[in-house]
Amino acid sequence: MPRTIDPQKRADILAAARIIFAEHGFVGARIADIATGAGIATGTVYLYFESKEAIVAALVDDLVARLTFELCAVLDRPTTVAPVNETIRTALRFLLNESDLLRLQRLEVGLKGLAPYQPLPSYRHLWQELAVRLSARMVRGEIRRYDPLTLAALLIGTVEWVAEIGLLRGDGDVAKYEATVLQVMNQALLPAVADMLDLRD
Amino acid sequence: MPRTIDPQKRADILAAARIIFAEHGFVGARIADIATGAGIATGTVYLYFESKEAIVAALVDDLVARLTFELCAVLDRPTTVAPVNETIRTALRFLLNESDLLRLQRLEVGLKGLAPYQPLPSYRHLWQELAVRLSARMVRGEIRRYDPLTLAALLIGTVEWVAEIGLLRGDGDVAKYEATVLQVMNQALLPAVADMLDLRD
DNA sequence: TACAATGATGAATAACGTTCATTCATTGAC
DNA sequence: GTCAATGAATGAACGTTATTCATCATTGTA
Repeated sequence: MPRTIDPQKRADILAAARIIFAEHGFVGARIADIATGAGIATGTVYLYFESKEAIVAALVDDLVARLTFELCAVLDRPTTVAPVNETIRTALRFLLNESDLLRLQRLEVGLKGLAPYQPLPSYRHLWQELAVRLSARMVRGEIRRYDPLTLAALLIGTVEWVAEIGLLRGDGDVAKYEATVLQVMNQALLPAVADMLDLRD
Repeated sequence: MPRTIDPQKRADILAAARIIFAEHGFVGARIADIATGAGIATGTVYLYFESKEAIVAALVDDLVARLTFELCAVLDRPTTVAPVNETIRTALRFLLNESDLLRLQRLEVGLKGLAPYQPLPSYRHLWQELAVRLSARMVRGEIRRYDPLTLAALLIGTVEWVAEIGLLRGDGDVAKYEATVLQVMNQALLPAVADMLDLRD
């Protein structure tokens, strides 16, 4: 439980944890090493995070928060060119550069016991923020009208899908598929799945 | 390192582990409890599995092996109706019924440190087995000609994609999307992405 | 300077994954 | 039927590591 808020120190811990996790995996990563990496004592880690799992969660939350920020910025920027395309393009580039954290996101999904198919809160937030902005774009007549939540889910799902294919392939060179992914999204996928997902609560 | 091979006992351990993992998560699950659940002593677990992580890996391997078996059976069964459709349909139903293990698959991806985007060996095998059978179908002129590895990857990717959307949505009712998923695959996705993924080694 | 107040420390604790000396059941030779 | 021999099973002991907490250091205040 963080009694104190020193954003810099917190960030140091996360930065060190990211390296240690990538290097040794979740089980092999030692809190003591993370502390050393952050230049603090072992116990200090627990002033900022409740547990080892909480560090993973914070890294993932941070990843998704930054992704959310970037994608919202794209959708908020006034432009006449296809904003959905640009959003997907941005998301792909972003996750390609953070594949170690994408892996931690997979880890977190697995670490949580209980209820299968329960979305991570950070993802739900991303999903809703996108939907709001997509909706605004539709009102302004800049993109085709779909249910915004559906479109947001498709957008995230598509990025995840490409990431998954990347996993199968065994390399992370997703960039070269960008053009075709966008083509698929616009010309094929969106019209076909328009009423596939009824995501309204 | 398994010095002994008692398939029944091994299966008992896996069955117990599956329950304990689902109930308490990876960190919260205790080897002692898994042993108790399997009706054996703690140490005996280590005659069958090298570590806690190895149990997760075995559960995932088993999941993918059974999935591989079912999908190969579908593709081996001679039929005139669209075999790719039937394969996807089968995969969706299968994973819907094993969502706890799908979660463990995510966990395993995350547990492995190092190389991002390295595919799990079991997945690589599934992918290749599917490709072989899809190729045979093409030779017989029963499905359209694509690169078989590409088609196999798309097939797996699509199933994962739907699973991911399910995660976002927060429920596991993937079944009702089946029809549209198949429609997307056949009419839109495949033609558009035919040369999108060059999966040849 | 004395004194709170609070962040930081790292040795101590507790918990758990893993090991291994020992027990026990099975098998087969005579 | 007896008796070794084998090796699977046991669970107490071990070592490691996440987590805690009594203590120290630092900062701000009167």
